[in-house]
Amino acid sequence: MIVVATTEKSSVATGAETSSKSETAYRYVLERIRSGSYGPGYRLVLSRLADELNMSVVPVREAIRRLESERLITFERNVGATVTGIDPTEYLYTMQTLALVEGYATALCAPLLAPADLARARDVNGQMRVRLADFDPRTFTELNLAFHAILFENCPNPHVLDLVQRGWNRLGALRSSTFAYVPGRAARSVAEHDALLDALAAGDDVVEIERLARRHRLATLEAYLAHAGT
Amino acid sequence: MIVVATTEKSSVATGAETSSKSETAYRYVLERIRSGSYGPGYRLVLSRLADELNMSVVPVREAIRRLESERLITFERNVGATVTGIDPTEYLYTMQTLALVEGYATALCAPLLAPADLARARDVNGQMRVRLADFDPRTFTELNLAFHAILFENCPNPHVLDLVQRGWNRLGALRSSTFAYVPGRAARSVAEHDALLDALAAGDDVVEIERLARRHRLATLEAYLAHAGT
DNA sequence: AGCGACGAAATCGTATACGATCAGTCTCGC
DNA sequence: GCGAGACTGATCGTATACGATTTCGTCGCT
Repeated sequence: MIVVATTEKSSVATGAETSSKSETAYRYVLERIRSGSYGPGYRLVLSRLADELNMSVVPVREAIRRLESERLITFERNVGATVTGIDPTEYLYTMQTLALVEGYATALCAPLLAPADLARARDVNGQMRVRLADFDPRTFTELNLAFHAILFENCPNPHVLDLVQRGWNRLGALRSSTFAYVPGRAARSVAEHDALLDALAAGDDVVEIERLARRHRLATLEAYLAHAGT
Repeated sequence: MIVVATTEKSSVATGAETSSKSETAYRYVLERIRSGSYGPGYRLVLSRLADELNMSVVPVREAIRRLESERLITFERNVGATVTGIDPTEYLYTMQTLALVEGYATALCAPLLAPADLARARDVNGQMRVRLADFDPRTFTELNLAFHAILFENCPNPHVLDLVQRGWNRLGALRSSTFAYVPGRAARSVAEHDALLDALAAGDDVVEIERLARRHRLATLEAYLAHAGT
């Protein structure tokens, strides 16, 4: 699992992590959603979760509401909580927004990238290229996240980075669905990564970098839309 | 008060609004923060709020945590909740992010704007110009929000609109602070509005629209940075 | 007078309890 | 046989209670 920006408060690695129970519940459910164990539509029963985690419903409730505000959970009064579904419209909203924030984040980070960082990113992209042969959406997605995570490592704006992270979490929820895979998209994605790395290495204008990075994400969306249209 | 996008679930105006207590608490505190009654650093005591609203601490807690995830409240374990402060760095993060999402939202909405909408926006901008004489930051800010709210009325991506709304809420918290006002900025802001309206009326490319709208917000940030630098 | 340690008050974190609301089912009448 | 209404079980929403932690004032010591 690759994690770029945790939403935790203390970024200091003091060791003694005093996380509250609600924090524990939050991470527990988030990880399940990210990994796909809790797929779209999965029903979350507060009391059951509370039992599972050896805590009462109050902290669980808090965690669920937090996930709700990140659009990962849909919570209906007196009905229950389910992992948010993924109709095409929501997919479009999410991908558009992600394209926006990823593009900007890439541009913000571009001037801060050392050659060594670019080399690591190239290496990851190389691994992706190798995996094109025996394609597995899950590992491919992980590598894709790793690739962009390298570019965002020194992001000077944590708010933007947080939005990127939320978008990724949201996509994680629908990773294993039919939306995730469009034939031929993976190979083009690898090629676009190379183009982006070339532009970064050449020290291109940040406007151009942002355009490239945004289009990279939008291309996936458009590929899906075209695929769904046929 | 101008509200563009409520975060409510039911956008249907069925009339019978069955809002939970936690929802009530959320709106109560949010409105206080937006309006400036609860300024940066204001201390929120859960039990006191609960008394004020005739409810127990549990729903209040929920509301506070929700506001925390929107960066409006800072909540520290066993210490308490305070309205999030506004150091220059946070201001930069917020304004950068807002420039990003406002710019994109403007571009998304541009093709959907009718001449009548532009006329209304011009009217609001006219009111702003009039108020330049006897400048009042509070009403000026409200008019500014109204101006952009008109442009965003038919926004096709609610996620982006939500991010804009969150940014505005966050700025509301620091409206009455020294950060909000930089001499001469208001007049330039009105001029930029006109330029943006001209571009919209001319049917300019969405890329250009986005660039203009983004720069409009960034200009405020840069004016502040320059002002603070002296 | 300044500084450190102790104690009490305030506040948060969570458990438990109970009322409210909804979905599904079962029965009764047509 | 089929539909309407009531009932039951499940689940959520909130109140209350209590333990844990921090903060702040006070007292004693140097």
